[in-house]
Amino acid sequence: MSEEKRNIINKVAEHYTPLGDACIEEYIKSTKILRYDKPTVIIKEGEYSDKTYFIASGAAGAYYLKDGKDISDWFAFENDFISSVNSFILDVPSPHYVEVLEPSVLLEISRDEVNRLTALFPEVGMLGYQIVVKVMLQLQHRIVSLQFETAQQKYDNLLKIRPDITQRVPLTHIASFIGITLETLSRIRNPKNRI
Amino acid sequence: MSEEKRNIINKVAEHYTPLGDACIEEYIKSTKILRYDKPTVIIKEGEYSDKTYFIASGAAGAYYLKDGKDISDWFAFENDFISSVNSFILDVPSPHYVEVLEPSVLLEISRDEVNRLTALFPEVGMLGYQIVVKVMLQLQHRIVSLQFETAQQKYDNLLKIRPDITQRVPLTHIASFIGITLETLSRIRNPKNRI
DNA sequence: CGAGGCCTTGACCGCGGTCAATGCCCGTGG
DNA sequence: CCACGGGCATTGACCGCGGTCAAGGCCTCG
Repeated sequence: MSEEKRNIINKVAEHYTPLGDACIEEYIKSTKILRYDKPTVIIKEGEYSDKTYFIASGAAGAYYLKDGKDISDWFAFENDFISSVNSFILDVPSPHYVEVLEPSVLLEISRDEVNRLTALFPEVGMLGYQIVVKVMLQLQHRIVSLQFETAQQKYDNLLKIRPDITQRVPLTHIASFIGITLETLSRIRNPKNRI
Repeated sequence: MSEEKRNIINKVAEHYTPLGDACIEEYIKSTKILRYDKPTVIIKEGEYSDKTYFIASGAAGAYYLKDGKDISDWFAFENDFISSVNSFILDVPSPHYVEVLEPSVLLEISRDEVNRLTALFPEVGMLGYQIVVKVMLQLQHRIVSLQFETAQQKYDNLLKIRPDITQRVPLTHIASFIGITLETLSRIRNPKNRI
């Protein structure tokens, strides 16, 4: 049982930063496994959430409401972390909904536990730093994409990074994620409209 | 002389995270004060830069070349940090130029010194984390701005955050920063064109 | 079979980009 | 001191990408 947790945490260490044995033991005590077998909203807009989730398998997304429409802000897949960033970091009500999109296994940890582990193990500080840096670099790319790419290029580039995304995420979410309308995305995907 | 450094570092502590006395003493040893009396490029595209600068006074900007045009990616003012993020964090050639825009006083620290201090003082780890988080949150806002705001709104909102920016930064840079052309910015600023 | 999601297709149009000319300000040299 | 040149900003004419609105197709599930 806690063997499963250990495996998941090893994946964290592998994908981010090495964790000492003692650290892994404590990490196991600090976390909880969550399983979802179908799409489920796990954080609602307006709620406080002091949790962060590591996706052992599956996929999740964060979106917010803008003029009554869902705008996707983030997708995360196996070996990514996801949370309602604002709520987790700033302790404010979440502007986002966070939703599991596929059958998924998540490893949940709370802000308090992160702080506890950080005080005990410097690796955990490094882990937090790396997660934020990774997000920052992705945001940087998205800004360039939003500023300069045509709808077609944005879609093509997304497919380059995540070829399987169209199988895993509804087109509506993909469209709002890259900052175009569903209609435009639809035209782009129709080969007849390609030059 | 090192009194001046101490004052600057106190400002860092004040604006980010408290630093212990021992930490401040080491910090003083690790840094260097730079003064510029006129606009100066301090990092060029393609160079490696393992330095980060705290702006004690003045202003600076980071921009990159896109199809022969300067695109501003970042502005920083007193009490902000600036660096060529990619080069500093990932140790790759800088895609950005970094330029001091006004007479400025900067406090320079290298990646090696940051690492040295981080190993000695957990506060420094926290400082790094907070800097990256702050950047991340700003990038998040810019994405929303780029995706949904009209040119007019982008400009108005920038002015709300930094009313003095038009006095401190050329309009060309401001335009590219908010993702519009100089021509559009010019029309927006012309009261005749307002509704 | 019918209803409701999700996606596609069509017609229209407006924001803001591009290109090009002109204006304005300031520093430099004759 | 004035004239010239270059950088920065303004203004005008034009037009295309992609947004909006609306209708219709196509699953899946009760």
